Amino acid sequence: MIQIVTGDARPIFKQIVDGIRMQVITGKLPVGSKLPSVRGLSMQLTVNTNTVAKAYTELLSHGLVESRKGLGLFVIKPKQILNEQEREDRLETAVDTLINETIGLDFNNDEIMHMVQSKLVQLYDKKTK
Amino acid sequence: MIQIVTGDARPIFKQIVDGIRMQVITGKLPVGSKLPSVRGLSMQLTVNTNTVAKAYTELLSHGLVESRKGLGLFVIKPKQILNEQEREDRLETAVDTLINETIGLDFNNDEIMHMVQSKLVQLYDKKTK
Amino acid sequence: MIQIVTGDARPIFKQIVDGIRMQVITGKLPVGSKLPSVRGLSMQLTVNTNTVAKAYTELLSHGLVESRKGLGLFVIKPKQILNEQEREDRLETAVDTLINETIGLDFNNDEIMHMVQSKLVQLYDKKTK
Amino acid sequence: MIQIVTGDARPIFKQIVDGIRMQVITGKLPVGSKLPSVRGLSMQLTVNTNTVAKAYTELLSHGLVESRKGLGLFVIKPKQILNEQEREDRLETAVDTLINETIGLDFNNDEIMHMVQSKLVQLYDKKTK
DNA sequence: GTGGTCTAGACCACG
DNA sequence: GTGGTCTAGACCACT
Repeated sequence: MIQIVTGDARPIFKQIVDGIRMQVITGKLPVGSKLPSVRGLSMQLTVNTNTVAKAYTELLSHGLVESRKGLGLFVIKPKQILNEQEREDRLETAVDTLINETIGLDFNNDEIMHMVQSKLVQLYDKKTK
Repeated sequence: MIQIVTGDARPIFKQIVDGIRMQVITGKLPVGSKLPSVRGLSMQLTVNTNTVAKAYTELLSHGLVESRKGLGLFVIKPKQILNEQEREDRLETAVDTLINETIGLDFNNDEIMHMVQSKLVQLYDKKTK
Repeated sequence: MIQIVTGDARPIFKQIVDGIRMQVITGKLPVGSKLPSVRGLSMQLTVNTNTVAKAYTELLSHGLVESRKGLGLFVIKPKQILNEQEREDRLETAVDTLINETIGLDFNNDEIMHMVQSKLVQLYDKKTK
Repeated sequence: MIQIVTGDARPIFKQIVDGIRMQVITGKLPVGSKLPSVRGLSMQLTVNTNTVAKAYTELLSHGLVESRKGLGLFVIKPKQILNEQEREDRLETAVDTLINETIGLDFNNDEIMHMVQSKLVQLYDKKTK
């Protein structure tokens, strides 16, 4: 179940993207499964259909799902589309963001490392369950 | 020296905020030191003065600097404003974001951990240099 | 100047994307130049601002332009983002489309090759002029 | 054998149309031969009968096949419907599309020419086999 | 003034 | 019923 938080820094469509991605990561939406329909999800979240459609467009362009005309969107096996340099850059940027967000909260390195480790393991557990 | 990146996802004022915070953390701007003037920094970075002013306003509201009338902005000893729960939540959210961003890039846990470790060490080095 | 054709098989936003791309290819929009504003272009083409915005979003995700907040969109030097396999696949798909479109028009191989060659040379000429 | 690709940009009915056209061009479906029945093909491809019916309607309107009542659809000798100008225009448009699609992929002219040549030769081989 | 987000509501192509 | 496109009009963040 995706939670839309109005006070969130992220726009609604991004929250939906992240929510779907998280469900894919945790295995709630396995490869081959169908995403909720645009209209269905928009009603459930009480947001406009265009907003959901925009989120879905982003998922499409990220290669996480594919569109089967008249049927809906389906989770696909992630293809490696980006080159090595680009992949590395994106990871680096994401880590920079993490550090920037946590810096000033006065965590030491071990605490941060521990949280990352713990989250990664949690995901792995959910996935293989 | 703060680097403004035009293609960055962050708005310019946020890049300035982050840049100043980083200089405080790494000790380049120790407690008690004076921030560059709004006009001076805006010329140096070739950005609008409003943009720098907005960044400084944010630093003030974050309690990282204080204004001494007629003199400028000065770095102050950070007070611990957030409670434990809030700190923990922010770290958790930041880590969730990291993991969400790296999904579909098909990195394994070790690669992510390694990048985080490496970035943290880099930061530590800068600080003690 | 971009031409919007209502009877075209392509949706309007795609015609805009193609039009901008063509202007980049032919050098009418060199690297570093600013795209027309969303509102300006939408008025000029008499289409909705959202339609232009959608086209611009696509150009952004294709890495052809970057957004400078509050200033507009600017053409950037194309980064090689895709891996070799993906690049090759896309070229192959594009050529398949060409052949599929021209087949049944009873052109022989030489005529097709000649048209491709001629178009490519034209572009090269415009670019270096 | 027609291949239906779920992730294809083309709708399924178009894939069927293209598939049939290709079989006619390569001689697998010579003039006078009978197309598979709507129901038979729909079962074979596991697609909706409406979808196959739509594809067949398109083939009829393109003048590639004719309907013999109670017997089915038969491949007929293609009449040249388009005039010279129209043919030339279509080829030109198709080539423009090819070039537009490959922009940003940073291929040089030779690479594009080579791919076109290679695809055309492949087709020729199939035809004469 | 610039792009980015969101809503409401309509229409179309596809299966 | 499914997604995809388009319009009209509003509001926000950034420079």
